[in-house]
Amino acid sequence: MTPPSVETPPALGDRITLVGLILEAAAGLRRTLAPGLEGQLGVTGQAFEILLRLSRSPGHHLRMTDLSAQTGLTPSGLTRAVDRLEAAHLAVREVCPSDRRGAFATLTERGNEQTLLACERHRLDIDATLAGIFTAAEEVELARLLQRLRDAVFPEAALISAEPEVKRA
Amino acid sequence: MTPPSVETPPALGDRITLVGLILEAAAGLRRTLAPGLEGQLGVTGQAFEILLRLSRSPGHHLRMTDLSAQTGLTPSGLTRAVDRLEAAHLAVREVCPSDRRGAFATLTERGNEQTLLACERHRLDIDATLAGIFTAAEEVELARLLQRLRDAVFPEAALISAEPEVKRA
DNA sequence: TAAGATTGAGTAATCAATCTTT
DNA sequence: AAAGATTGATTACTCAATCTTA
Repeated sequence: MTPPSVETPPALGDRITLVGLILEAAAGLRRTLAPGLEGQLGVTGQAFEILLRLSRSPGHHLRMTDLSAQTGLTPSGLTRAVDRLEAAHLAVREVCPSDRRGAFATLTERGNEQTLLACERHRLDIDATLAGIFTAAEEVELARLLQRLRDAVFPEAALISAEPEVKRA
Repeated sequence: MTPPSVETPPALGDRITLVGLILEAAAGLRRTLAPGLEGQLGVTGQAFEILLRLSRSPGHHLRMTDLSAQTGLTPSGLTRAVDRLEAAHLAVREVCPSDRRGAFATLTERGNEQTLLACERHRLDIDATLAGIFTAAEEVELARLLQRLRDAVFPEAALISAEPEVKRA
């Protein structure tokens, strides 16, 4: 009984569709960009996020708990992800001196170099992927809107882009 | 050796960040909306996408191959997903009469009812999640931009929203 | 011989239970 | 006790190999 609806011209009016578009755009980007990251790093796209957050943190390290919150992985998922990074000699664990229950994940020298290389490659891949899709103004607008959404549904992830490295006055 | 890198103040200007925002927004939405879907349907959020596509297709069925392309699952991943839907009595397989290599995944009566119920619940959850974030105009603009991106990086997914039910002249 | 779908083996996530330090 | 992190068992995916029909 759906009306003929030959095509809701802009295919909108439906928030289910809006959410669908976000999920599909994310899946498409993951699919498009994963090969570049994995070829460069030898690890999965998920691992790249961890490495990137470490490389942007002071001392190139973060508490397991914080990394877990920022990435959205469960503590157990993060434990295993860091296991793999250690096996690949991209990161190591260190005990937290002030609270010996805690552990830091710390980037190795090699891990940091690889991450920077992967970033350059990633940037090129993204440039190629986004070429011709948006005007500069549209890109800024898209980022502005997405940031509001992200801050609403996943605020823990914000730390990295909100305060890159500076916390001081 | 990393430079002080005080970084771009509005956290933008960087396409890596733009991609990150999309991935994080999608992860946040998945996390926020999954409980509602799973509570209603007893199946995962991924399964909901399959059910939704079937419910919007003529005859409530789709070829395995098409469903695989539209969802972005591999053929093998889709086989197992449909196995689970069959186990839950939400869908069944049918042989394709015109090409007996092929199989249709077909919604059961119950599967269609459950999907419609899940949609209503989903809509409410989405309304609650998005409340107060965007103006109506911003929502339209966001969808417009995302659609362009989705069409570029994952065009196979478009079928559902671009041509809901009509394919005939 | 290729297309469509499935199966076997392996990987990365989850939840629930556990161990250690506070 | 409670917080931080890990381990054991399970789930949902992937790739490569296979079976069936065109």
